[in-house]
Amino acid sequence: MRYWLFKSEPSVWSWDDQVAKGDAGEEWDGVRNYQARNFMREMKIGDRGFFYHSQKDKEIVGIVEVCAEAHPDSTTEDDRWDCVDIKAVEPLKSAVTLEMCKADERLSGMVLVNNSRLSVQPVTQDEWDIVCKMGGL
DNA sequence: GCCAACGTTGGC
DNA sequence: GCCAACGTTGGC
Repeated sequence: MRYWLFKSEPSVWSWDDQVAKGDAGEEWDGVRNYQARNFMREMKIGDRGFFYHSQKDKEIVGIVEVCAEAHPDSTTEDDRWDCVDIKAVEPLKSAVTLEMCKADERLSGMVLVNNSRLSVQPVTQDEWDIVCKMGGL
C-alpha cells in the first residue's frame, strides 16, 4: 500500500464535506495538472492519504482512503483528465500544520514542504508514520 | 491582497 | 522545439 496527500481549499471542498459523503466517497475531480494526475493513476484501492486544507488553515486534518481507481473526470469533456474516488477514514486527533511539518527536520523532504503547488502528492511510509504520531494517532 | 513559483499555451 | 506570455496556486 502506498500513501498520498490530497490538497483542498476548504472553502471549495472541506474535510467536513468529505466526511458527509461517508463510505460512498467522492470523486477527487478538478485536477488539471499532469503530475497530480499521474499520481492518481498510480493509486490502488485501499491506498491511504492525508487530507490537507490549503490557504487559510494550512494543516493536515484527516485520513482518507482510495475507494475507486483512476477513471475519467466527470467535470470535463477533456479525456486527458482522470481522477480517483476517496472516502474519509478518520480525522486526526489534532491537526498537523504546515508550520509543524516545516519545523520537523525529519519531514524536510516532504513534497508538501518543498513544492507547495502540487495538489496531489506521494507521502513516504516514514513521513506517514511521523505525521500520524504528530496528529495523535 | 500580493507576489513568487510553477505549469501550460501558442506563436514563431 | 524553444521560449515568452499568461494563468493559477498557495504561502505569506
